[in-house]
Amino acid sequence: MPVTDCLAPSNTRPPGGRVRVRNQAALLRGAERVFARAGFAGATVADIATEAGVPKANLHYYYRTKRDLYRAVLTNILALWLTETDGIVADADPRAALEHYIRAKMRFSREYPEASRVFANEVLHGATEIGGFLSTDLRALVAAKTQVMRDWIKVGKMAAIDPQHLFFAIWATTQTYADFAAQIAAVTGSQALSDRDYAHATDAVVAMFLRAAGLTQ
Amino acid sequence: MPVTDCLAPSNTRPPGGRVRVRNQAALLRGAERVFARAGFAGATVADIATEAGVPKANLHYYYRTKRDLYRAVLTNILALWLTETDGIVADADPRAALEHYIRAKMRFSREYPEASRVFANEVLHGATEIGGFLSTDLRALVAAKTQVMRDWIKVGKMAAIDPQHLFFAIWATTQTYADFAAQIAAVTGSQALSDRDYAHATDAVVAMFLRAAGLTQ
DNA sequence: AATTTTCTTGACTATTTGGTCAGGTTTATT
DNA sequence: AATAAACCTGACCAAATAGTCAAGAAAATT
Repeated sequence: MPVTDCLAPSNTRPPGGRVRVRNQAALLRGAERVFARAGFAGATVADIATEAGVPKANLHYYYRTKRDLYRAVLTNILALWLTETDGIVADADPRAALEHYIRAKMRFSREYPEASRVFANEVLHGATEIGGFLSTDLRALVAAKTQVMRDWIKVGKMAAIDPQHLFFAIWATTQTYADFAAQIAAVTGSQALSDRDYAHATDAVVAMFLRAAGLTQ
Repeated sequence: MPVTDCLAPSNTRPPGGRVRVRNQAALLRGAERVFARAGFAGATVADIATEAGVPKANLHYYYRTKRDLYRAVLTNILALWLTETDGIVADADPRAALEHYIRAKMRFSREYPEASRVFANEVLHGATEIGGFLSTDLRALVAAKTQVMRDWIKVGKMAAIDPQHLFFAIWATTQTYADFAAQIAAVTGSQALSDRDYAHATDAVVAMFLRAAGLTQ
């Protein structure tokens, strides 16, 4: 609720048609790329328009302000960000559930690095646009899932690790492969991680956290 | 070497005196704060000057361009960033060495959150200024320390976890408490983490990674 | 005390940038 | 086909901003 109403014209019936859909998609795509590269302040609407292949004035036809466009980009990203916690429920197998979640998060970093960076940049600078989402939707989700884990711990299905901090660690670690790609590339001496590298990184991260949570036999 | 020569006038003998030292310190401090808050592009020299309590033109007297000032800030940060790996040497106790390192990194996030954010922002946007440092100094350091860990693993002192990815995970997790403070605050429902919270977070993170590395008995 | 060097700062400028707008074109609807 | 609605865009503008400069004040040096 606090997220989706960021979208451009939501209460008024979506005006017209095909063209709008196509252009908005192009703009969102271009904007995500430019915001990822330069941050909100560093991005220029001219750049975004060029990246999307439309004239600047046309951008302003669909999104009145740069901030409106930014919010629309964030809205799309938040939807992605939340995925794949469904497996974390009381009667699930902790090992499988956690592994599934971590792999999904790693896949997200691999497939949507720009989205990840836009999100990172937003939070890094105080989450001024998505603060509401974080403190309502995300907070509620985490409350529910950490409770599941606390129950797992209570019945000895999992090591006694603070579930909240486990989440923070998983988010941080999985996102680092997108957000800090420059650092990882520099340290590993490669230009960018290959599919093999990524698969290996994923296995390493999964192994670490499963062991951390006492879920390896 | 590729770092420290970013500092303003390094080969020419440091000109003059006391005033310079005092003003540069104030400017670096103010700049770090503003860059942390707004990123490079979002920061304005007027803001920085105000934050430092000097007229804008005076800022330009000490740092010809905004970029020069930014580089000077980064230089200071990199020095801090590297600390505390000394304990990771072949004949050390793996458990103590790793715990010491993680605690140091957590302390860094606690004591220098602005520095951490400036660094994060720089890497997030491609590490254009510090790329050289990352691919030489940091890379060399990591190469050495991961070799130590590989030896530990070989003699069974530590679980078989890819040491490089262990570093990435430790960096990501410890820094998240500074860089993603907004998210953590939102999820935990607090305005900011107290000393107690931080101590608890540190213990949780240490516990996770020691277990992940098979270093708990 | 004289002189040189370093420092200070208000006022100014060139450029960049977010956003507007009027008038035209295309697409949908009847 | 006629009408209406949605879409397009070159040209324009006001505000913000990095950086300059000249002339004077304070420190350091001799």
